[in-house]
Amino acid sequence: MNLPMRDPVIPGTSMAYHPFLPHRAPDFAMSAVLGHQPPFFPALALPPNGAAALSLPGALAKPIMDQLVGAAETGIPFSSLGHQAAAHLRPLKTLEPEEEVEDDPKVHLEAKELWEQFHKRGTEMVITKSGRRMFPPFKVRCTGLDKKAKYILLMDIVAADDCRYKFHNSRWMVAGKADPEMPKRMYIHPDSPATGEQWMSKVVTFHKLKLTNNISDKHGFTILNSMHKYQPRFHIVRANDILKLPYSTFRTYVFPETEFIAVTAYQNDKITQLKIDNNPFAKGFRDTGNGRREKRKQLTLQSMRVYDERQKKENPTSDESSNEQTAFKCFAQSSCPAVPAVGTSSLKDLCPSEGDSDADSKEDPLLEGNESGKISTTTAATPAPASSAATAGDDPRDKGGSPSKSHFFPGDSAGSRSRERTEKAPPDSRHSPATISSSTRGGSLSGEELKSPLRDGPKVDENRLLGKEPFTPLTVQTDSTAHLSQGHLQNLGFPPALAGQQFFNPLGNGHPLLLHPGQFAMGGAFSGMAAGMGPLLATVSGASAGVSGLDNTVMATAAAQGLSGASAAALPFHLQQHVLASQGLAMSPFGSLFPYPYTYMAAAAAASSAASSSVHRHPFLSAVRPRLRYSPYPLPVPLSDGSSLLTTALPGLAAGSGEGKAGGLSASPGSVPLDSASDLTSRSSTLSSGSVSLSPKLGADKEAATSELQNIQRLVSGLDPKQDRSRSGSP
DNA sequence: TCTCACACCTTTGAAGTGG
DNA sequence: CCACTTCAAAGGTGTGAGA
Repeated sequence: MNLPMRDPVIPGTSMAYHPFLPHRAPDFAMSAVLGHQPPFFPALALPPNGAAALSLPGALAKPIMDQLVGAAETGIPFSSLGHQAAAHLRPLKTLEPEEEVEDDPKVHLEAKELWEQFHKRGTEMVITKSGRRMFPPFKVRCTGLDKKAKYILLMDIVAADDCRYKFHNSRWMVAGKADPEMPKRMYIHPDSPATGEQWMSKVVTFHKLKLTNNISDKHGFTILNSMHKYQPRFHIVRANDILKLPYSTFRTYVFPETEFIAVTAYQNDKITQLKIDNNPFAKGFRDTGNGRREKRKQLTLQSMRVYDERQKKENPTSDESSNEQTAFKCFAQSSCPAVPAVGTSSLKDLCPSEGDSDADSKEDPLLEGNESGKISTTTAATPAPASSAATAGDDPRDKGGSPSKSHFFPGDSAGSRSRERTEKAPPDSRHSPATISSSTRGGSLSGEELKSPLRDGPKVDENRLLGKEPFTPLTVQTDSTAHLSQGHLQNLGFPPALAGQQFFNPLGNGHPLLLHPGQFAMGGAFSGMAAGMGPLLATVSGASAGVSGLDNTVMATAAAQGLSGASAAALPFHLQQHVLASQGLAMSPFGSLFPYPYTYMAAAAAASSAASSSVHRHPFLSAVRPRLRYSPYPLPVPLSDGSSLLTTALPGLAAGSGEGKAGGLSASPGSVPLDSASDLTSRSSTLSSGSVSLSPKLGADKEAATSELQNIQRLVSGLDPKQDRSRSGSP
């Protein structure tokens, strides 16, 4: 019997999955069937305007539908919808993309160079119980957004495959099947919502996002499994209020080079070195510093002297220099087996550093062993450079060919870094524009690039930061363990009429959706209710003024409305999103299509002609059929940049999707051409967001829905520790 | 493989100082 | 009152010992 398999992330995909959509369909299918995994599935709901009907996993149908009735007057007797009925859901009316496709978001990964180096050396990302930031920090630059419209930017991290890894013989190797997946959490950028103009004016950084392996984490950190591979995803949602998040369109972007393996302790010295060299907080460990590293070196030198002396005794003829080299070589090889030893007396060479990265990467064991070689290939030829370069131009400090490292931490002493860079940086990376970010006042990561613009902006959303940066990021917890039934796959088709249909009712086994309270980032009495809305919002920054100050009454009401965790019902969650232009189509290892939502597949199929079908790194997939991939990087030609996958696939939507073209954003990185065909191939084709934006037309129904959402919002505020406490006392 | 205490570092903002 | 400097606290890092 086939075991549930994780849906691997589609490399080069700009929109692989809807964060709230099952992106591990097989898992759902199996778990649902076997019932061994609480089908924690993000709440779903019909858009208020009923623009598109969606199917829900059978398990969710009942509980969710009940909630939907009041939220969206779609006319569908949700309560009567069983899993089978859900399967019959159809778009209530023709999609009208032109109403919302006013933008054509393009996203470019910042600090791409560093990410690539990071990827070349391995893909380790440290996670700790108390939470650890991502390094390199996930930063992106957005273009093509509607300047006036407000957007919410989110990020989440999903399992990249279904394997557990181990670092053996200096390389990452599959060590078995993955452990049960951790509860998913969606990190909402603290500056959300903000206008497109604001987002585009700065680099959007997610450095506040923290990773942890603490499954019971209450801070809202992203929970990951150690020794498992993950893929960060970036989402753009056009919504002027977090409350509307559920009703909005999600555009998802995946950057292959950001894939990583979570570890509790560094395994690969190369990664350690890379981070030490680039992270200001680790400055104390740099070779040039006076920190432990220095001491360590001294110790090393001492030991080497001893070794040297021994050599002399054993080999009286050898001269000092040669001995020294020998000693170093030994050291290098022993400490960093994966790195070719360099016969130099420089201490720097004792440890692998960027200097040997190039040659290294080519035969980097890791790349061979981690099935991610595909990514490494993009290092020197990614399209990003150009865009990044443009980006870099924004920050004067980045000019002058300063090492990319400094891009990340402007505050860091450029001098030392520059020097290091000169010595270590690989040629191919030096010109890289990765000259990023650090557009803030001398500040580095914490600069929160987006902040200033927001503050200075006309009127920053009041719901957001109140002058101070939020402590705990707003997060939406989702879980994709529950998904579509494979059985339905056989029925999948791509009738244009269903273009807007996002979901299929999968399985419909009638089991209620179970939301594990522990999956929420809040505790106490709130947990129960949290269970109901967990998928929507797990935690909210205390600074998110808009959601603070809730009262228990409302919560109680909400609970009474069926949001209680007891019922394990998922909160209505509109997934009006659409054909994320880059939704990938994949073949399951079982020989059938991955049960992605229609549109996803349709989109993928549509794009197949334009997108190069590169072999997905996933062994199963690659073995079966090439997987379509869409990269955030725009396609050079044939395919109109603004054209959407859907357009191709769904003629009916073509008009609307095509217009979104990056409009006036001349400087838009989105226009950055791919560096090379090879890159194109490696990453698969690119298609920028061609998603059919179907923002909800919140009409009269809006109030009802909003009202409910406000309740949610209030619940959300309960994430604040203080409120948690107070709340725990209430019934 | 994980956890923890630790030293080292950056960042941040309050307090102090001088014009 | 403002601008600048100083200082301490908070927080981020990798290390290394121990479990």
